[in-house]
Amino acid sequence: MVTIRDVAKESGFSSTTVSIVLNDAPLARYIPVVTKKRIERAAEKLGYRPNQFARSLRSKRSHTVGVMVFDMTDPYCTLVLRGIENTLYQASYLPILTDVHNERSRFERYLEMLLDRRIEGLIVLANWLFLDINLLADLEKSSIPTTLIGCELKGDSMSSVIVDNEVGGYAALEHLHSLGHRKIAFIRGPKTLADSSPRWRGIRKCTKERGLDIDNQLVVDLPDSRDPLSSFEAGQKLTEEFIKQKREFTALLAFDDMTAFGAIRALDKHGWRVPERCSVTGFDDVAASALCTPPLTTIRQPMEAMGAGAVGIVLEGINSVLEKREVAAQHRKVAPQLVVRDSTRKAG
Amino acid sequence: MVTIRDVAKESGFSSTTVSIVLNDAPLARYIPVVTKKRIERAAEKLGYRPNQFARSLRSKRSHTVGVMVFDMTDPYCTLVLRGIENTLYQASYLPILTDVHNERSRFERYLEMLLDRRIEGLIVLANWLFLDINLLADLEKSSIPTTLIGCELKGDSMSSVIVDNEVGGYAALEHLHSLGHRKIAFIRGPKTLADSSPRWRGIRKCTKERGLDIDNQLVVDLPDSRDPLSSFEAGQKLTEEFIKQKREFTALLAFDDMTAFGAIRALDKHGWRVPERCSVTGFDDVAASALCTPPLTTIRQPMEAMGAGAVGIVLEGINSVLEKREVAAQHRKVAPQLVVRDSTRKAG
DNA sequence: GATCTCATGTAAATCGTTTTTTTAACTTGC
DNA sequence: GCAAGTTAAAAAAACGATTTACATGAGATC
Repeated sequence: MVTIRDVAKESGFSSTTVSIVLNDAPLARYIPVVTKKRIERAAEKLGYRPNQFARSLRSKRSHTVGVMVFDMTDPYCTLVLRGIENTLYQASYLPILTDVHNERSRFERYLEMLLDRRIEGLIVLANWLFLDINLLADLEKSSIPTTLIGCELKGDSMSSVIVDNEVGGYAALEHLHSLGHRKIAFIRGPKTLADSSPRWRGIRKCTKERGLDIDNQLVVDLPDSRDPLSSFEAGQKLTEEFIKQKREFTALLAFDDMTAFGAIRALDKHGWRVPERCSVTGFDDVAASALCTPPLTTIRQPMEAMGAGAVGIVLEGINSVLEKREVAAQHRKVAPQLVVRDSTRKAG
Repeated sequence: MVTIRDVAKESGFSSTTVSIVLNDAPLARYIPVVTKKRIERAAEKLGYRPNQFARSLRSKRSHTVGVMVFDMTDPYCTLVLRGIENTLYQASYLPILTDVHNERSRFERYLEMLLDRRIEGLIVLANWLFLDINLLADLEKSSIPTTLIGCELKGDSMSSVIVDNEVGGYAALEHLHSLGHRKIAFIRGPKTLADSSPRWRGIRKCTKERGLDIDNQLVVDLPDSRDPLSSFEAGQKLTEEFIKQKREFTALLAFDDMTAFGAIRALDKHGWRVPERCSVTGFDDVAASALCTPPLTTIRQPMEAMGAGAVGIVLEGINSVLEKREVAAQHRKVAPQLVVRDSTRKAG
């Protein structure tokens, strides 16, 4: 390995000067161009690459941010991660990826490992979160800029980026209603999931505004489960029960895309064609939604933008810390978007 | 931050002794238990955490491996990443995740960044690879243990883990044939993709063994494209052309699941019910395959195991390097598995 | 002519570990 | 009584950068 001293020797200057030139430090303005050129040429010639450990040890910077996902296999993650990666790349930061598997012990272990690596910022992707929220509160102590995606923790130290669930729930029902559907089945989210209640609130808002009645017999909740795949199975089972109980409905509003996929499976099994006999809507717009047949009408979360936004907040935070400014937590709520595909159509 | 010197002061011993005790270094065997206890208690009390930069600088180890993905949005990645993460976790390594977006410049930049971080190993997920293979050959120089997933580079320095495409292609066709299908349409992979030709070879092997005729009019290739989503669109378009040309077939063997989804969309659009009128098979078993309706019969790549296997090889390599043993590249070819779901059924 | 500022550079301290080398006392075995 | 280990601990030398403080001469200012 070639060190800064090798470059110093090769160029004929001291390692101090080499460091100053190569980093374009403030003092570099006193250094004549010819000197700079000579040093740069020497570094080039030797293929010098600064040792990041030494650099970090001295400067206390790692140029690294931690990314903590609660369940990588949730298809929701993919695009968010892409957004995170892309924005970090442009800022020359690298992400350390950890997957908590929704387990407390893993969360704690990974958090320690990340702090040991002196990550400068942290992004937590907590969309499908079934852990004690206190776990996250612990993060507040760490004093490194942190942004939560998909779950909000009111408070002054941790930022968050979430989708406007209420607007999304409203839009989903509005879509079905304006297609003429009046008998609608609902599969709500698990009670302990933060997204569930605002989505339902949006739905209720829409029923009130439009004077739509909801049949309580047509409303069920997904069970609590750490496994995001469970919402597929539960969606299927719950829909099947609706059918077996001979409930009448022309549309089904599912908590998320996974649930919708499960519902469609159940409907198909019992000969209810989608969308002819029953329209179905989802929420999220995961990759599969555009791929399956019929493609799913759903409420899209702007996942890539959310990832990018989270990184933006964290980078701002890092800069604030560097310049010893105060950092105030930001709470962004981004608008979802109705994506009309073929799983919904006019009633009747 | 509390340093080793603080622990030394607190415990009343020198920092040398503290280091030896806390790392359980060879010399620790000369240190009496009471001393150890006292030092450990002091460390505990102060909440001492060694500075990883200093440690790495001295020991030249980073406990980090690089993960380079060619396109994160390819749903193929998810489970492989899970396998990688999980295995690294058990070995107390952390992954730095990079996404090359199938772009040469990004590849080069990221590679430099990773080498600067002194990653101890590298895993390249190159399943959908449209870059000059020479790019990968450059890696050989870096002398850090590297494993390719999804693409093989014969040679002595880089390991690989790939699926046995030939066996997979064979199994897919064998399945359709044994269901009685004789008129089968084929959508092959892009010519420049490494997987394409062995899969086709497996198919040809099966036709020969079973005396099945292939109608060349029913064989088409996916176009070259960097975007994995393109195989959905191409699958749709090519299938539509088959139909418009009034070709007769009772089954369609698609290059991968994405292609199969596209094909199903086209078939559905023209009123060909799957599987009643036409059976369809895919390859990979991405998450969506089990979720869509009808669920897709496909050839599963054991993605999680492949990720785990790649990490295993890399860790072996790291240990070999540490002990100055010679490292020989390993080339593992893992068996795929036929997963029968509802997109295929008996002909006729 | 004394004092300042600027321009150009270097020596030395520092970051927080790990590792090698020393020191020194205490056992053995002969 | 002494060479050869063993036990216990510390001093000092890395690791490879960055940064602070200092040195020197030249020109400007008062």
